[in-house]
Amino acid sequence: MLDYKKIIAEELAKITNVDINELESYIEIPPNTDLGDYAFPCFRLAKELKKAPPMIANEIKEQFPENEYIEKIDVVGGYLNIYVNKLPYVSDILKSVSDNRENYGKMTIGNGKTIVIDYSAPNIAKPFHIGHLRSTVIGGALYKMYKFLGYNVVGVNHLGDWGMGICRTIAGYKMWKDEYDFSVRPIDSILAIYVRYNKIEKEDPDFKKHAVEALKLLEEGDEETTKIWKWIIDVSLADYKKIYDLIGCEFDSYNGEAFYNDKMDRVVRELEEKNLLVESEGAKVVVMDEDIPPCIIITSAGTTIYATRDLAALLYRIDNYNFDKCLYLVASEQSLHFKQVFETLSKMGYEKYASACEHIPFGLVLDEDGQKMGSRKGNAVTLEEIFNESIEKSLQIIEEKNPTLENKEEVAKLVGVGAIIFNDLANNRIKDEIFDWKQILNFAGETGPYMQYTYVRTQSILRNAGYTPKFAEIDCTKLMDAEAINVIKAIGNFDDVLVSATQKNEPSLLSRYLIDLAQSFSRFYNEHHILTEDKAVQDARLLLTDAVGIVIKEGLALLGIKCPSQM
RNA sequence: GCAUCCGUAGCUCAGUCGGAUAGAGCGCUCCCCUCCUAAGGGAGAGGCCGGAGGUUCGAUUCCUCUCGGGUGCACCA
Repeated sequence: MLDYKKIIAEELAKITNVDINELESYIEIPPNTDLGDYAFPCFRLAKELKKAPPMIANEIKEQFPENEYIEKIDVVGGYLNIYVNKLPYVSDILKSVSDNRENYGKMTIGNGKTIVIDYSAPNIAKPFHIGHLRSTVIGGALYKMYKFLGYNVVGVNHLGDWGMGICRTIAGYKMWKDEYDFSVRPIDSILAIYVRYNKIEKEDPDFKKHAVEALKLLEEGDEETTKIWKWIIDVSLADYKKIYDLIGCEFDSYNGEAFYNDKMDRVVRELEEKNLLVESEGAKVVVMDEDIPPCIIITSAGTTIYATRDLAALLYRIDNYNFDKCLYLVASEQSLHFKQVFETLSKMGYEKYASACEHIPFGLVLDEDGQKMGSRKGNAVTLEEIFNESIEKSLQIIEEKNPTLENKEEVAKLVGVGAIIFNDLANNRIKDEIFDWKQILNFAGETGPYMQYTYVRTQSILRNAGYTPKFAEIDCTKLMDAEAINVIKAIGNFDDVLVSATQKNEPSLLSRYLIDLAQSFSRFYNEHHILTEDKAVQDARLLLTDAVGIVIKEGLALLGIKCPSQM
């Protein structure tokens, strides 16, 4: 692929005798297209060359040789505005796109590297609720993106499958199993038992003993208890799987908390060998360098804890995956915890791995009143309820605004699920997100429903007009990156689209459609909140966005279609 | 109190490792339905980029301080 910055920098280097990489880093993209495609600010060279910036600009312009890729150069103030000849670039990309199809844009920067992404991690036997939405959606998006960039990605669902939570359900099941029907939707009965147990325990703290007993039995390996435990996990996972399919995310490992039960000793042993464990207030802790609370490894009651388990998981991942990067998609509330864990890992002698670990925090999901979702009664709390409600509401809107649409149900599912995912990704990651149905299901502007609907609508119009759209059919279950795939696929048939548009004289519709797609693509890859740390990934996404934007813009220009908004 | 994150249009957010008049979408105001689904198109109002210093030719961007908000601060995960 042509790299205009490099081409320009090469010429500039010949003229100015300044380092080519330095020059390339100075080149920027002007705020609007009237000022050219690339700009070179001469202010930076003013000091070295001891000349006024506009003078330098003029001198460079005069000495700039003819170049097949550069159309013209203007001098505005201290800026050198460069207009490139885009046709070679566009045809270069179009060819590459049509050769590679849905693989267009795939990168190799991750080849030979392994990244572990720890995301979703619901607590078994508790409802899969709104609190897990962000981890699942953002983690799922990262999973796909890293895969696209050539990484060996290991998606880990660190299930909360151990401890008091699940034992409350086990205890309740033992007591009341005859009162429930587990034949139709066992998960509903399991959840009902969990809720019932908690309600009683809240009023009668003494009731906790049943769960404690269950945990004891489970730890001792009691056959019956273990059997119930396994069954609850299976049933819960089957239920979660539905949500994962809907969102379109996948996992390579479901090793949860229980998996590390027999791997905690090693953590304690290694820490003791390295003289890192210190006795403090009855607990065994690792002292931190900075003035922050120590990392607790063994509680004063003698039990292991969250941090111990995360360290066990890290050691396991080091041994088995030898990762180059390990991401944790966990709410920002836990920043301190991860700081402590990573520092402890580093002190244990795994500095290389510790620095490869990254906590990717995100804000809470709040309801319209700014309260934590689900804290008030009457709110939909489980993810299944939320998605169903979204699909239902979408269907209502379609029913009301466009009752004649074919396959309403299918479109409603597409729109409803996409709306939730888009809303989540579009929100600033670190900030709390307001879960506002009006905003989520808005059918105008930069919203999920608009993108999805435009796509469906365009297809049906083209079909009615006698044109069989060659855009590959969208996979409803993979909405996570539907936007990106849409663009890639649409461009894969760019020639056809343009020909059709000209013949049918439907340029405005097509242009809107393509621009919508370009925007959503760019939006998707610009979800930079996710990827600020990784320079290589940033570069890759910029390159992709740039390329797609230019192709579409130039393609439209060739057709004489005005581009209504900037891309 | 300490730590950390966040303050850009009424709302939700962009702003390319400091650069040319700070950009979108929603909402709002006005105009446009014989014609591509009005789920549309066009035009417009709306900003001392929380505040004060500093570095720089140049700061929304970097540094210091300050004000306002979120979160965390050991034996729950």
